[in-house]
Amino acid sequence: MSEERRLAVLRAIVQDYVETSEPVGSKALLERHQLGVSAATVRNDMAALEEEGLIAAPHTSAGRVPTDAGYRLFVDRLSSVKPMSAAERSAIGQFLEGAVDLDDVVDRTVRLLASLTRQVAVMQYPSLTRSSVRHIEFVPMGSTRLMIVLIVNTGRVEQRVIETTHDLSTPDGEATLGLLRAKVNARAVGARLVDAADSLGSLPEEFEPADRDLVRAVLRSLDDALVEEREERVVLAGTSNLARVGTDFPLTIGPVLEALEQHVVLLKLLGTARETSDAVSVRIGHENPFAGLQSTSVVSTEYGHGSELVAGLGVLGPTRMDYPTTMASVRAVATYVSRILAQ
Amino acid sequence: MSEERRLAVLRAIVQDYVETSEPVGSKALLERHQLGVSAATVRNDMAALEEEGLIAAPHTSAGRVPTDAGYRLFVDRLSSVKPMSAAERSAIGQFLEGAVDLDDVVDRTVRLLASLTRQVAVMQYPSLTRSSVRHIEFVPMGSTRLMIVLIVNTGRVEQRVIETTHDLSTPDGEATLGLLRAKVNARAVGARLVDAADSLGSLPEEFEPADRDLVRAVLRSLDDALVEEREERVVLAGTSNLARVGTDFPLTIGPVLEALEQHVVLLKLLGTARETSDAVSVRIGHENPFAGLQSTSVVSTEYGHGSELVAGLGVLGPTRMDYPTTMASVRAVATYVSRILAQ
DNA sequence: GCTGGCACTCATGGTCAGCGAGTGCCAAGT
DNA sequence: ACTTGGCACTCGCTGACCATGAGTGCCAGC
Repeated sequence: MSEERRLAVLRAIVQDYVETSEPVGSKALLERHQLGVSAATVRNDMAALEEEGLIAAPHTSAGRVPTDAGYRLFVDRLSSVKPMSAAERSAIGQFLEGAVDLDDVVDRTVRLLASLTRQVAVMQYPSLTRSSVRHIEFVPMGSTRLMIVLIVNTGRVEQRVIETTHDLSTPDGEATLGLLRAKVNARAVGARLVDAADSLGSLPEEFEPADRDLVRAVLRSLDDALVEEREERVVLAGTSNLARVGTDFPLTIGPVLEALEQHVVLLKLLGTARETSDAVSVRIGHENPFAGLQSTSVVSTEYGHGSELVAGLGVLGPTRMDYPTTMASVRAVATYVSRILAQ
Repeated sequence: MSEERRLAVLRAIVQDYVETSEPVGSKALLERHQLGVSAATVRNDMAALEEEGLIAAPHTSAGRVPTDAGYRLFVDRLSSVKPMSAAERSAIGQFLEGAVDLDDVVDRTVRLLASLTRQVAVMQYPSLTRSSVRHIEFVPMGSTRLMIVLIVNTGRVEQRVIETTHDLSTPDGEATLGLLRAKVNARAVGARLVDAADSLGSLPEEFEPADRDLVRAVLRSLDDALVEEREERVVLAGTSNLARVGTDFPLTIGPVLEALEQHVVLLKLLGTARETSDAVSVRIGHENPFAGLQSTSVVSTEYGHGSELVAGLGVLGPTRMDYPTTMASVRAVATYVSRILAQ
């Protein structure tokens, strides 16, 4: 009973099951693959694979279905990422090129990924732990209100409005504001979001005592914005694809939709993905730490330009998934979106 | 056969069916409501109601189910918006008070609405047809790139980056930029988004011929941003509630999810809602112009501060829906979010 | 115009038998 | 030591059949 053939059988089972979504028996397997052995031999191999926990039978007289462990082995050793055709690649590139701003890039990317894989696509907004301050602007609104605008080098903008005790419409107020704008930008521009707040700490002391309250209030709000902007957002598309799999298979769709609504969960999914060393990470069924996602798999990767990897994106679908093509799509989209973001 | 009693029967049918989600027969009706007549009489009334197209029987020997027309009559004449308790109202208010910025307000509002109604909540971002320019800022990035930031009076921010032929880091460039900033703001601030572009049309002529190309490029991009920002966005929450109704009733969830992904469809839903005169608009089943939403109802209303109604929000659920309470929730949430937005 | 009664319809749920895909195992072949 | 053909067995699936009962429509009487 050669080890090699047993794995070939497993590969064949995975491929057939993914295609037909029905438990695959020894006979059906022989028809669709040239294994060069008889049905009885395949049955013996299957028994062994079942013993190892790689496949399982839904009931006594049915074919076999891969277990999570079976898929894992398949992904790790029995398949390679299926390369995409030149036409597909260029279609991806062209579609993403058309984006006009960051929101649009993200929006197009998830939609594209969802339609390529026909599954649920998830994309984290470019994470800003590594991103830096591009500019900070102060805009007076009426005499006692001030809008603070934070512009980040990824193109994102965050704004805050505060009430002030100073009247900023006086020449005096405008001068203070101009000074503040200059000093704040001189210190913060170029600094990473995480560091920017620290570098501004001693700023109030450089101002007249009378202005220090104002400066402190501004810094407090700016600090808030810096933290807020680091807060990570996530976007998704293709949820209707869940309905399609729902008809194929009794995957209970409710818990999955719930999980998808909890963006924290999604962020964790994409986040832990990045801890793995592989380019494209795959988490299968129970490897997934979240109840409700135990019969789904997540294929994800990181994207971003150059050495600064910024965030994660990926797709979520049933464990019965075409891993090679899905992985190829995820990888290709990540590559292209990284290129676009590098501008 | 009194008209009045027939309507009472219809009301009872709607109420029971909403509660039990099973076709309701004459006998069951008698048990749960004091109609003061016998089962046979109710049957006669039911036959009449069926004749009028207000109820229908799924099959010969089953109870009756309201038709879309039946729900319509119920909503129009047989029910009143159920007032919410003081506790509920204050909970709504408190939850929304906690929001830190516009995104957060919208986010909290949809989530709240979804959990109150246990249905899918939809909310349009504050529409900007009536909103105006608060400030326009130009930020040089390196020597040949310029970021244009548009700040709108609802707190939204839109940004664009353009390449320039001018070197803006020279004193000369900075002077031009300063002049441009002053002139653009002088003309555009306070103007409605729709009008702002027009008011800037003649601006290039006020500059040196050498600078006009730059000015024109900036205006083109700004124009783009003004249009872009008018483009309406929509946010939703509670999609997992669809799964719950899916188990109750063979509402095919797929087409609904698809419709929900097409934000244009949702915008139209909320948009046409505003054309009706009622405070809370209800569109039932086939009254809905979109395939895939023919077995769902949409309860929506407008929100916004004062006389300036800004946008729509609402919920989407199965036609078999508790209209009075849903309408109450939608109305209450709209009231509170309007109050919050008025700051 | 309401009511009780009655015959009729039909979806639902349970039982039962036949079918067939698929298995496990064994004895024989290479 | 594997592989193979054969064979008995398991068990889910399908369709037929039947009993049940909720619900209806209609009619004659009040």
